[in-house]
Amino acid sequence: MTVSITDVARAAGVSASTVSRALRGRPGVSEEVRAQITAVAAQLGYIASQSASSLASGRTFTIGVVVPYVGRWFFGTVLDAAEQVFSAAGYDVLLYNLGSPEARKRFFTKLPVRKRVDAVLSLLIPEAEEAAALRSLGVPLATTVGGPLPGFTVVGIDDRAGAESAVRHLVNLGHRRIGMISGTSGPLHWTTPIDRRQAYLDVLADAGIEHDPALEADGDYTVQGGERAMIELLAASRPPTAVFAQSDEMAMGALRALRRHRLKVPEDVSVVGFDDHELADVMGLTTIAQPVAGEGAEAARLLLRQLDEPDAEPSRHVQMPLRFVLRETTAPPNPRGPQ
Amino acid sequence: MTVSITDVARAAGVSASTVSRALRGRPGVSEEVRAQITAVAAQLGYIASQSASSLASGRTFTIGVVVPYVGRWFFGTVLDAAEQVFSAAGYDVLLYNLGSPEARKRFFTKLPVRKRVDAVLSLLIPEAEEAAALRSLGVPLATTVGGPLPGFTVVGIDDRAGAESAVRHLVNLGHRRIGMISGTSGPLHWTTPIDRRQAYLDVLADAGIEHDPALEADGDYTVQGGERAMIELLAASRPPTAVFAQSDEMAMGALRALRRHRLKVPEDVSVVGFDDHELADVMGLTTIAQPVAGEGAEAARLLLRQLDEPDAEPSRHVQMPLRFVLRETTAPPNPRGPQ
DNA sequence: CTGTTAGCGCATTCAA
DNA sequence: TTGAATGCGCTAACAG
Repeated sequence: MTVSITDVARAAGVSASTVSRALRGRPGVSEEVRAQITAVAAQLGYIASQSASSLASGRTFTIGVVVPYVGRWFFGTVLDAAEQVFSAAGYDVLLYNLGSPEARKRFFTKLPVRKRVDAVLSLLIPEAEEAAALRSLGVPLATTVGGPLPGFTVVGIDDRAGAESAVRHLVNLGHRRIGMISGTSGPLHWTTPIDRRQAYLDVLADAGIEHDPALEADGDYTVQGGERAMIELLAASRPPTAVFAQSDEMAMGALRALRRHRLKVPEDVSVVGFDDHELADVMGLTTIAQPVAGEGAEAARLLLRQLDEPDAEPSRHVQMPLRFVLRETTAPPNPRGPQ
Repeated sequence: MTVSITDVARAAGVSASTVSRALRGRPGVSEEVRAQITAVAAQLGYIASQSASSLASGRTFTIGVVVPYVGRWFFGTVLDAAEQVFSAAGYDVLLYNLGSPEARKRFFTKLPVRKRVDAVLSLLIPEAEEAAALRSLGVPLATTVGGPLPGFTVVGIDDRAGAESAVRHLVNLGHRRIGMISGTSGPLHWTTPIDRRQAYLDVLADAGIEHDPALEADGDYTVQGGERAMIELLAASRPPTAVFAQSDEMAMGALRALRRHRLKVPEDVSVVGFDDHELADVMGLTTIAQPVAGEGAEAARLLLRQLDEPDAEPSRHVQMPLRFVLRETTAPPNPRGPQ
């Protein structure tokens, strides 16, 4: 019932190989024959079987995308952009959502992508063995998170520079007691929280401000965590007049905690985030914007390029530009407030 | 280099067919032989080629998921939950992100999922011809949006009841001038905005409140649209004292417009949304919670069941429960405010 | 430029 | 319970 390549060949009065060549735009077919075959194929509604094609050629025209949590804004946005690039180039996307430890383990032990994909885009930071497992696939690899990783093309941002401009903004406004809500370090290779924290320390030192450990709290990169962290900071003997949250989601949690404490933002406390979450604008959050969709699209493009030119050097590191976005959650410290 | 079924067969001293049967748990293999083969396969790191397997059997163990926009919270959350169910059952997910008209057209004309998937979960409402194209695939179909659709299993909510409880809440608080920010109707089959609007009209009528067309504005289901719509409502000769937004995202846009207009929520204007977006809690938004992840998981489960029992009736309609969530954006009308 | 010949790796008859 | 033969639908190498 389903029309195969031989059906098309018969209807067009040619051989199957000619149909194959014609439809895939390969050379060695006269234009008239190609046109005729194309017409017949369209009329018959012929679509090549992916399985048969990739079994015969080894190519799958499919990209595997590995994500820790699709529902989260950051990952959803990266995935969205990457998928558009892939599908525009004729590639399908196999999605693996590895939120739970079981799913993650299952994926890396069974490696269901084996022989199923031409390349892999990982939005999660692989542990050492996981990275090795991916490399064993023998296909181009890329990621949009974490630092340089052998065998991977990585598209990222300058976490250090971004965090610096955020904290410097607070310093320039006149703040001296500047708190930080950070994310847990997570996997070993995840340099982001470390880099952002280092920038915070550097700017403070540079401004001659002594670092107070009581002004740092862990927000776990979640809204709830950010809220908890802010509450913690407010409980300090001398609470901060400004806070740098390492992500917008934690910053939003902080805003909520402040509102519950009847503290005004930015009059009583300033808050600056990082990422430029889609809702940061609605909440008036001052932040460091990173081109999330751009990162996904760029990683996808680099992967496709490697597929086209297998000779080019396999891995590289691209840094995307950051942008400081001034909104309504930052202001000079309140002179009547607590110092 | 890559180990095939014959390699395993040779190493185990049996035939390829026996390996195939043993590894897939089919009957007709003695337990000792099966155990031995399993061990050898594991040791060799054998993974069956998906292409070869599905070419031979017709089964792909892959589900196609069609999404209008992965980056949006609602779809990302549904996808996340569905993927977990699928992958736990041993199915891979092929993702199609159909945000742009070109991508959508490309998908439905080329139907890349043909012969590639065992079932399709659509998170977008197909037009008539699109639905027909999907049905032509001859595989089980499901969706989590829109009303009943021939050939589809649909998992949804009672939009009418949800919207009613939202508007009734405002009426019970004493509001008489109640505005609504609605979404455009979109595809013909999309009954959601129509149902929610009808509920709004019904509750007003039931409360003896005359409907004022100037109190309705289109918010396009986006934050920006919600903001514009709220501004529009505020420009009315007699602006509303309360607003029902048909989605949380539009409600958030409305909150922003109100803040910019220096109007206090809920003192000056009450706002109630719909969905219970992950950030609704942070913003203190009163809303109607729908179990988004639950819908995705349930749809996935129903699809898998159809795969297991092809005899069961092909399509059905499931309604998931809604929940009214009272937060901080609604209160009785301000007696000193404009009536 | 086109057709013929072989597989790609596996699942599924049919025999044994 | 097992093995040998056959074909899934297509691509690639080789002829012509």
